[in-house]
Amino acid sequence: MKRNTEQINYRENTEALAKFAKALGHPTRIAILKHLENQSCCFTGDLVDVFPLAQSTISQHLKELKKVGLIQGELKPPKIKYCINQQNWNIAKTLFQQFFD
Amino acid sequence: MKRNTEQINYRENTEALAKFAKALGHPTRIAILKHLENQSCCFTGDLVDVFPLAQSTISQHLKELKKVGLIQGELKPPKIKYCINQQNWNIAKTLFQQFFD
DNA sequence: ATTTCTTATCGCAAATATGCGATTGGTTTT
DNA sequence: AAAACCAATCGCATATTTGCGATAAGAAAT
Repeated sequence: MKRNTEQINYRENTEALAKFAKALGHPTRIAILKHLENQSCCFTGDLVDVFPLAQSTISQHLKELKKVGLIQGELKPPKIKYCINQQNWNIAKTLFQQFFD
Repeated sequence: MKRNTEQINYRENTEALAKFAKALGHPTRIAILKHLENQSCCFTGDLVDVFPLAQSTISQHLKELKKVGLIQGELKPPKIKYCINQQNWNIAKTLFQQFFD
């Protein structure tokens, strides 16, 4: 139950870092991102072959990653090509670096 | 519902990174850690004054951070002094660095 | 011994997250 | 136009997270 936390004004960076961390807080999503780092890009279908998870589940995780901006989908009919969003990736990278100083 | 995910054997580093990320995935916990970085150490009571959250809630968050090893509690009767666990902190730092290469 | 102080834990309620099958929506091919 | 393909979304079940007040547990001070 989020009562008080919602009203707290954390520093902007704190919120942003937590948001990225939350998105990274699941092994499947880490694995997906690692896969994207190697392949530079890939399609949802590829991932369904790599992980023993339902297509809808993979799609869910991709949605989470897209929500925080770590990846982006490019329409490449009839497929969708997912890539790392370098700009936000670098923002996340910097936030983590600063955090661990 | 975790059905298949539990059976997947991700690489060890993937699991570890996700575990740390999950623990960092809440602004209050980020803020607590930032506080510990500045103070080097502090007591639960101090945090209750810093954040407008119930004592039990702070204690919960500290428990999470302790669970993944990012902090440790030292009995300093009648208080408990919390510090960053440098060893695990460095492990986490390295994992994130490698991840973002 | 009793009171006080500090922190952890319990029990509850509500919100989120996770996973799946089934369905839908949009293309492309036939 | 119909069939096939790909990916997102819906609806559901279950698990986990978040937060609080109340209580318990431990030590210190009176």
